[in-house]
Amino acid sequence: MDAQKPDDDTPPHITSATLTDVARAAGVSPITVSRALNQPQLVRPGTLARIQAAVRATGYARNAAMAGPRTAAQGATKLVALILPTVANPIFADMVQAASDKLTERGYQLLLGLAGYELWREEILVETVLSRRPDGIILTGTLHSDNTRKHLRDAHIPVVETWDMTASPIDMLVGFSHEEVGHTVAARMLEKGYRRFAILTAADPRAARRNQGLQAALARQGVSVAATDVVPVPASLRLGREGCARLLAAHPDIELIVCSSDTLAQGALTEAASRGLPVPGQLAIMGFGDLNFAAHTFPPLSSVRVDGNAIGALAAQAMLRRLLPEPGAPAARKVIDTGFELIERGST
Amino acid sequence: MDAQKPDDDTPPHITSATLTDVARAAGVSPITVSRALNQPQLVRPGTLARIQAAVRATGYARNAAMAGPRTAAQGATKLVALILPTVANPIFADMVQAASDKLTERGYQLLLGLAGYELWREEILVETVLSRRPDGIILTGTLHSDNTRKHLRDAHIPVVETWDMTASPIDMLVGFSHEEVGHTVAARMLEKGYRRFAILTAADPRAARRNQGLQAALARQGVSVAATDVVPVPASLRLGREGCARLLAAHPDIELIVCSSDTLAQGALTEAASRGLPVPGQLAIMGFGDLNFAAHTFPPLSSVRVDGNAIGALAAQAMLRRLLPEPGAPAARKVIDTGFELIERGST
DNA sequence: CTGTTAGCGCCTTCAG
DNA sequence: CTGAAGGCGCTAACAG
Repeated sequence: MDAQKPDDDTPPHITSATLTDVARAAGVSPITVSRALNQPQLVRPGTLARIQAAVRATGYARNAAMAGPRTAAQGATKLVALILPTVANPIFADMVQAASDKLTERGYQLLLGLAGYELWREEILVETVLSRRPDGIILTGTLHSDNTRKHLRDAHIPVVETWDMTASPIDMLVGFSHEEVGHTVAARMLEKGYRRFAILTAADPRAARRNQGLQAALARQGVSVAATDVVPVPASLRLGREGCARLLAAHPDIELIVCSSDTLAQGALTEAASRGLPVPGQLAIMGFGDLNFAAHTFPPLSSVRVDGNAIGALAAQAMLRRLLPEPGAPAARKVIDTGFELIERGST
Repeated sequence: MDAQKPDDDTPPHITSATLTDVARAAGVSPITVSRALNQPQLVRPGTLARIQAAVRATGYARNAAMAGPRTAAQGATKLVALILPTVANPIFADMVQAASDKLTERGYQLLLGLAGYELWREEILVETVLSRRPDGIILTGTLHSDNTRKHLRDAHIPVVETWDMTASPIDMLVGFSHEEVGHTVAARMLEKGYRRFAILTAADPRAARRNQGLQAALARQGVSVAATDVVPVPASLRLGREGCARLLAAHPDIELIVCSSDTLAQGALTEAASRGLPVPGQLAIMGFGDLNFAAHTFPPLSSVRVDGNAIGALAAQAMLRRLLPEPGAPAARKVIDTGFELIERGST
């Protein structure tokens, strides 16, 4: 609508230059420019030079979207989508980092979708994301709406679910069993003599499954959880500290607080330290995640180690094995149980 | 390569269904399907229903890429690119989270590029990312290669640089001055009587600028930094702890360690605590970032507070003001200095 | 080596 | 309300 003052060299287009613009500027046909860009060895050096000059003069940038679906192998967009609840939790941030590194290395770009912890958000996110035709998609968890599952199946692309374990994955799966985490923690802590358990947890469905596992295993030994404090996502040190304070106020006799993340546990630890409560002597605290974190707090924190980096890397690798199948290499495994590890530090 | 057992309803295509496939299935022309999807009110309910059935039967999913450049307003891709060094640093993770929230809310999707701390990585990343024709791009820092700058200008899209301050931004800018952070820390710490300074820093160009600011301001008062320990990126609690140990070993008399991130500071704190060194009595430790972090460590950590969430949110808002200009609303500000705040806790 | 033709999937314009 | 043309930017296929 407004007047276009023509600059000297750069065209005043609001829209950026196209292949045809470059061709015109170089005095060749569009296809020649295309070749100069993609298969320079098929173009005479002289022409090539003129085209390269024209490219710079026009400020041309390739438009990957318009390359069409039949380009390269299988019309690849070189895009991989990664859907996860949040990136504020360092365990997920680690996963993004690892996945991004592996994928970028192979020329893929990352479409990131942060879905929060609500299913309907995931649903619309997956749908919009799929409309970009990513070559693959990595999801968090195994609980998806029916619509999401249908969209994923209809997309005919590799799907990797992560951070969980199920008997019926959509396609591939990289994760571990949260119930089992609960069982293991229960068994070990009972073995060490703890009886008065408290749970400090974020409102996260997978944390809930760990807590269920914990409570179920405890119940089998006739032990019940003395108190549970639920804090909203995203977890923070502040919430951990406050939650710990609440638990101690209501139940001064609890012996062990099982937290749904290291962030919460670290906050709880701070509260204990500020009260002069010996940890783990008087009050034991167990975290979850252990991003190289618990080993470097003081006093040391016990935790369930699960490696976000590893899950991200393995998920990306599984994806890449499908996307870029190498001749001799083995096919991608459908399911990888990354497991977890109980880390006990200090004398907890 | 393997045989395709034709299912009853879903076609065995490797490629997903197109508009034309749906049209065929519904017995209408492609354009009618297009309308049914985009302007349902222009299609008779009966036809609409048949088309919707066909959509589900064929498993059709919209292909946003092929919508062409002249669709919607200005051929928007509804994609915003976010380029940053890493997401392993929680300060950047916060930024991603905040930016993603704001952008998703307005129907934009996030193309994430993790460039590390090397310029050449940023350059190729920016170029590939621009080939997706994002509607806007958010960058970290103000130091870019000449090629990157040219590509950004040629893209004719809103650009927001973040996490830094300069007199000549490419377009918009949301950040603060790192030199000034150094000056402020120096001034305050001198004022409190500290003289034997040590620096524990990651190999990050912006941290380097803060350190230069610190050293310059100290030098003006005739004070020089006793020791500097540089650790590789990404920073970790472990590196912080080890760095602190090295500094103390080489210079037992240092009074204050200025760290380039809270992560390092927290690690240093752990080392001090494990040695029984009173903090800040015997050794003061200063962090950077303060993601609601320092307030909840024990002993409390002093830090320079810069809010990743705020920077992400403001950057996204600046972007959106350009992308979705509202009639009455004021235009996007070119430069936003988010500033920083010295947080002193305990008796540091 | 370079140009012509044709078509990707979708949508705009203009006719029915 | 529905359809037939035409074109977006790019690239395979075939000609020269």
